Amino acid sequence: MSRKLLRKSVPGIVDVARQAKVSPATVSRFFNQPDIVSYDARKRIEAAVQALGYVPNATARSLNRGATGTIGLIVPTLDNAIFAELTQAFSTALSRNVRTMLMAAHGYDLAREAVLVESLIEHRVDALALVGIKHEDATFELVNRRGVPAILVWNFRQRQLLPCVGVDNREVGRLATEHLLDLGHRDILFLFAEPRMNDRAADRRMGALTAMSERGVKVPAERRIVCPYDVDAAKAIAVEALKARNRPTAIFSGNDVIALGVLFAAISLNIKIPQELSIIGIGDFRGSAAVEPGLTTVRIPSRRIGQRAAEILVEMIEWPSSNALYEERFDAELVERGSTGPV
Amino acid sequence: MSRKLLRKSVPGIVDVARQAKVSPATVSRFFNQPDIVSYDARKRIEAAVQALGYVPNATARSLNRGATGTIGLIVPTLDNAIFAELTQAFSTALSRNVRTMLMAAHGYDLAREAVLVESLIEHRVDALALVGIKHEDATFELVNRRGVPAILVWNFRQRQLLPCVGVDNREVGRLATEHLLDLGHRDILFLFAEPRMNDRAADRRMGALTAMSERGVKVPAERRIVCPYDVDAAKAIAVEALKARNRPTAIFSGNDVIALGVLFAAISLNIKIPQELSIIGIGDFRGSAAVEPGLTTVRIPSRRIGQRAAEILVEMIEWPSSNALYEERFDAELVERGSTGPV
DNA sequence: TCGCCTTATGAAAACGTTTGCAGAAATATT
DNA sequence: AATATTTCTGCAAACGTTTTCATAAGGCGA
Repeated sequence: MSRKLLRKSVPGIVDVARQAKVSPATVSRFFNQPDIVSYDARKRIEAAVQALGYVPNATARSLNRGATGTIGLIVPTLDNAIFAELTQAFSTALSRNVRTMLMAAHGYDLAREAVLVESLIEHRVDALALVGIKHEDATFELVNRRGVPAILVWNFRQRQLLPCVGVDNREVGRLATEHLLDLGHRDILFLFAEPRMNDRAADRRMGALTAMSERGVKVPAERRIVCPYDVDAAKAIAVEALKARNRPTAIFSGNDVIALGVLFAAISLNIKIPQELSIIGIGDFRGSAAVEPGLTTVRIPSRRIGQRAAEILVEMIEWPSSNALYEERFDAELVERGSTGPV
Repeated sequence: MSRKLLRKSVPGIVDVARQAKVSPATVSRFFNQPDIVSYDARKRIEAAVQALGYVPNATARSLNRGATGTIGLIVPTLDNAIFAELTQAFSTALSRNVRTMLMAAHGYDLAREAVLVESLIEHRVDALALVGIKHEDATFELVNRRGVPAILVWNFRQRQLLPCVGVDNREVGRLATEHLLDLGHRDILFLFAEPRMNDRAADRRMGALTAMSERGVKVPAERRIVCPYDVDAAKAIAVEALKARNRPTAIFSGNDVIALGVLFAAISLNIKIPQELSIIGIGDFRGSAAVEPGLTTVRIPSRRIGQRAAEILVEMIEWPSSNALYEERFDAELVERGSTGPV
């Protein structure tokens, strides 16, 4: 009761209307189609808005219009630089289209992701982007049932349940591996990321191992290590592996963060790169070019992916009729720098 | 018209009510205070919700309750790792308190920040966090006028217009500089970040220069360079500076990103660290410990800042009466690693 | 001067919840 | 058995917009 009364502080459209001596409807039109309201009224409304410090209430508008102007993005983590460029590009593209980003991170836990999806749907996001291809059934079901425009970003595969834009991470894994093979490496240590809740990691792993077996090179179990996405952890693991008597001639790293860890490990052990050890990463993050020696890696066009995903979602919102199942595959590209060399 | 009719697809609380043979009010109570609705009704509602795939409409609830359960965070950039840990900690702390984060980036443009603030207020965020102390007048005025709980994070100073939690970046700059001075360095190159829209950078700069002058060491103009927050750019600038005939004995870097660039520059020029060149950064980002040699830096407890900021905002929302002007200063701490040494 | 467009406005009904109030049913108290 | 309490439920009025529909006022040609 008292709370209800107290919070009468923020001015609403009717306050503006009263002060400007027009009806609420006219004030509404002032904001949405200014050209159809008379010059006089416009001036008075403008003044009233200024005087009262009126800011339109988007929740009320959403309720009426059935659209909130917000778009959800759920990423595995914010901690790392991994999704930074994607997020930034996504967000920028959105605000170009007068929309706001509602963001959340699930910490590589797909059950938690399902919860976040529900929470975003509660907030009535107009559309939704999810990182990766694999998600809980509950997630897909919820999205489908509600008919929320949604898109899978980052990893690409055809004929998914939802539109999809990204790179094919099996290709990415293959590309990196074949580069090492082409350089003559046969004893390669693979540092994969935990594949369970991470289809990108799983696909890279599959691509890598497929490439190996196609060339008839066996990869013993002790050459496949699961490694966290963390420079320090990767460094520790690499140090351990490199101190062993039978050291590999090359290390494949599930992404650039791991690769950096490996690089530093090698340097700390005085192992010459690339003469004594080749290192390849995946991602081409900011800074991967600057390291010494420069990191050979597979570039993933994250900005373009983020931007395109945003654009597609906006299209899906604005032309809901078009049943086009957007599928856009971007090409990853080998970027050869100083960290790899012939065996 | 037809649009209005078409979108009747999503079930609302009244649909659930009808199916469960109760009133909408009871369904509402089912969600908000389940204990006061009878077992029978509960079961029927549960079934109906399941069958219809009902998801509560947060915008409608917000309109009624006057609170959205969302909290805004505006950062300068997402691109870099700089604010990653802050954001992650902030977001985690929020979801522990059943709230969602609405995030935006202004790209170090305070005018754009003001626009974003207005947009977040339109979306009726229950509270707002801004990075840094300095903001447009319009920003402060808007926030004050609306009475939105808000907090300044990251940089700390007493008696601000708003609550404030962070580290004193003048101290940070001083700490880094004094470390170099204590090691005997006198010819130090300062790579500051652009201070204009960035009070953190400005404060670090001031702290650094104050420390120098207090020790009676002059810093000629050509030893103060403005440098972007970007590894590659920093590396390029450092290479240039280090190739000159009169090379400094130490380099102060506005943050760890810049410091990494400098480090790689030195390595690429075969300059021994720390024997021939000391390098210090600021921030202690993920990975700064792993580089070879390890980066000496000033640690900023970003996770703690992010978490605490979120907690304070929640308190401010829940006890609006308490006029306590929260001020929490965290201590930065010198972390000595291998990149600095005596001159 | 009369009707006919055009332009500008207002009244009122949504949009999907929550919640104060009041009443009905069930249970406890005497 | 009558009354007092508790427990549960429904009605209806908000919350702050947008939008349809109707109408009033003004401009125009005849």
